[in-house]
Amino acid sequence: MTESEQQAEKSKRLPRAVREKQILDAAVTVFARHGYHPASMDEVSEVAGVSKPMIYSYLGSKEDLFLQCIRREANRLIEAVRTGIDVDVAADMQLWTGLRAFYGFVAEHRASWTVLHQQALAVGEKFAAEVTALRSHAIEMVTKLVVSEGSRKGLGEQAEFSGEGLSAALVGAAEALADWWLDHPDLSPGVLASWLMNLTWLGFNDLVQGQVWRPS
Amino acid sequence: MTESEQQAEKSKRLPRAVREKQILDAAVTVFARHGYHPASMDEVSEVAGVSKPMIYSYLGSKEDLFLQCIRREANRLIEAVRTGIDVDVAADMQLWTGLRAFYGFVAEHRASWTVLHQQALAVGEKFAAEVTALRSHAIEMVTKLVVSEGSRKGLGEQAEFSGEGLSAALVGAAEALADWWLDHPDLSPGVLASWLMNLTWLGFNDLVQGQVWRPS
Amino acid sequence: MTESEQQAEKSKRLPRAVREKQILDAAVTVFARHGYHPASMDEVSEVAGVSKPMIYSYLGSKEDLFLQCIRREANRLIEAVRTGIDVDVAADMQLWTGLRAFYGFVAEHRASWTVLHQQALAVGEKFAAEVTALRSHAIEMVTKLVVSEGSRKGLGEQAEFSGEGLSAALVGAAEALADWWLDHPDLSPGVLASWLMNLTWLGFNDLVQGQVWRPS
Amino acid sequence: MTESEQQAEKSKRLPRAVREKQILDAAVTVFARHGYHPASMDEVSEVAGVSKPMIYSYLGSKEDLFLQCIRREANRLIEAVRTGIDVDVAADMQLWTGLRAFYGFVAEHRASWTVLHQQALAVGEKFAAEVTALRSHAIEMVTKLVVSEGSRKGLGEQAEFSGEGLSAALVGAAEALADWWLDHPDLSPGVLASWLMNLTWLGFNDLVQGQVWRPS
DNA sequence: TATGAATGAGCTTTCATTCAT
DNA sequence: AATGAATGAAAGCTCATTCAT
Repeated sequence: MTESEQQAEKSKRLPRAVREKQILDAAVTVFARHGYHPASMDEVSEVAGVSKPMIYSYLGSKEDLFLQCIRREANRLIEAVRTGIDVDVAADMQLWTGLRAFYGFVAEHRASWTVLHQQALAVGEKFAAEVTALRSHAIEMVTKLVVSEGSRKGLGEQAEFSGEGLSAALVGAAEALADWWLDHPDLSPGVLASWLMNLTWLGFNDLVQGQVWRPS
Repeated sequence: MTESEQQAEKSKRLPRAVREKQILDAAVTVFARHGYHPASMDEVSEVAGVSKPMIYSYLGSKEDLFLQCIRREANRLIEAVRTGIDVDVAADMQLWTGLRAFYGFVAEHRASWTVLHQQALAVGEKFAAEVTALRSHAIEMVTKLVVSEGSRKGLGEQAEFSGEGLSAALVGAAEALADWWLDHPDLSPGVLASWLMNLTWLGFNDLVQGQVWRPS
Repeated sequence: MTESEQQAEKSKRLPRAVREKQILDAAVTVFARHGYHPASMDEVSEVAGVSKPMIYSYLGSKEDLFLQCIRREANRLIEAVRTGIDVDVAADMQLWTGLRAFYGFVAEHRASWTVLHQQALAVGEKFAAEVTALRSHAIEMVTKLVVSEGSRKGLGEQAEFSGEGLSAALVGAAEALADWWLDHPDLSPGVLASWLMNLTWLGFNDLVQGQVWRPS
Repeated sequence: MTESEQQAEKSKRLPRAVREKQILDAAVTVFARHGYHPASMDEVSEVAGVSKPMIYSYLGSKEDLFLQCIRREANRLIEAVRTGIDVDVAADMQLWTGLRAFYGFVAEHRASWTVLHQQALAVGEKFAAEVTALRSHAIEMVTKLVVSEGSRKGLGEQAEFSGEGLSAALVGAAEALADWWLDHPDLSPGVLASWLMNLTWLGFNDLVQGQVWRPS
């Protein structure tokens, strides 16, 4: 939704739930545009088409507002990825579809991703904790996939590797690639997901030997 | 260097270069502690043991100051990594030693890394550009390694993969793991580097088949 | 009446007079609790169990509301004191019973007294005038007593003393003692009245000579 | 000092102590004029001829500022009364000279008295405590006088009277008379002190019998 | 060189008050 | 009759920045 459309929606005497959505939408837009600190409540109120006292009345302080932005967007992201995963297919396919869904979300919700990834971490521990929880959630999901795949192949977990550490690196790589993508558009979510699969599932070594991973 | 040591250094009539170093050290400390916007020039001047007019006289505005922090720390990081790499060994070993040097730097310069990675990206395009340049530098180095390894094995670059994209993902994974590390200390730089090597050089697939990469 | 009882009374479609009483009761409570300026109309409406527009519709602005609080409580106080005085007894007994009635009112209506004495004077001339009128009323009553006692003893008013001035001091002493009482409970209205009688009717000089005034 | 004189003093680059005095003077003026809550820091800064950041830098928050006003004026009042008392004369004369000094102070520092007596009590417990301490100080002084006079006449303290209670009433009467005076000028401090002496030292009873207390 | 003194500008937040239903 | 929704206006406070010494 563009900002002008958001403003076009403004009218008078709307029910509280609608106003809250307007305000959160505007807040995500503005926080993504300037970052938390430089963003002014004035701009949020302007973009939302709502006076400042309404914001404070409905959503609370600037911190409260930011926190609720983060939580809403985090839940949306989780939902998008979960919906994108087919739990009945092989581990690598689950990873691939999950990644594709992730990049699909980022593509459609640039502002959400910016707020979640770039801003929330920089503002303070209180907010970073929310994002850290989100990330932990993702890491956990990936860890399960890897471990289950290992078990299927008859291998116990190798003590010298932390499944969690490897998963953290994978998730981090996925996030970093999402950021990189913001500066290099014109690639589809599927392509990005593919790269990550080849890098992490096969590894450089296999790649240079001519092997390629492809969604089956 | 601790903050008290920094303050202990304050005295009068010092040469300009010394003052500038004091100020930049203090600024990095303060920017890492609070982030760019909440950091106040008052606190910088206090930590540096230098009056505010001196800061403005020597290093310019708050933005200028931050920019110079970023640049100095970026150069230090580059230097540390370059020094850590032995260009005469195999590609995988170069990657490994480079990563180890990177994590070594992060371990020793927490504040520098925080400013570079968490703050600079969130403040504005002007600063993000500096970090992006730094990252591009890293990506370029990795790309060379991968491509040369591929050539050595007689393979041309495969069209469907962007060596740059893969490298971006690897670099991103390395950065993400550095962040993750901040919350999970008690691991040596070598261990982290090892994880990344196994994840990206071998890939999950090899790992679950029992293969392990080890520095030769 | 406790606050919860006040709220329990809230319901719909009550006659105007009842609503106005609810509102004034709540207002006195809230103004006594926080003082005029920090008190918010929101809190008044909440305590009264009545929406803000009703308050404005029935009793006007915040100033109007406060004014009506003051007037109602002032009239209550006057009524309580007048009822407590037996006009057929001697002057000193009238004074004593009047004082006792005054302290009885203060004991039972803490909030009223706080609003009348501490808040109304501090807010502005418009409100102070109401309290000043109340006080003048009291001074006048006391003056009559003193003058009539003087006449009974065959003495004209002595030019060098203003009966009004002396009465003002007595009334002031009575008020001050009421305030002091708020911080030193556990004394009965009769005891306080007794002190004042001994101080002002007899005077320190008589007291130190062993004389004591007692209600006859 | 008039407000215009205060402003006339404004100039640039003054030492901190001078600025602090300017600001406190202005604050007392403004707090007396409007009361604590309606008084704005903008007006204080305007009257002081100093920008708001200086006020916050030197004196702290609005509450801090108010507190320091109260404390400064309380100390001034105490000093004025102490200086006015000759401790080598009889008890009644000490009381009289003390009262005269008190009214002299009030006459010369109207704003100080208004802030101390009308505003500080109404704003909140934190401030009222300061004034209560001041009043306790006065009560204590009076109590000593009365008790010493009783001892001199060979009488022990009478159990049924609290010397403190009587003194509180006297002090309250003195304060009340000061307030009353603000609305009835054209009387000298000596006259007011005289009234109080006759009321409390002799008492109504003696007065109506034709006795009069006069400074010896 | 070095700094205490000083401020313009802007931010978050709150409140008395009213409209539209 | 009664109220949830809405806001203009203003207050307290802070900060990057500079001047005068």
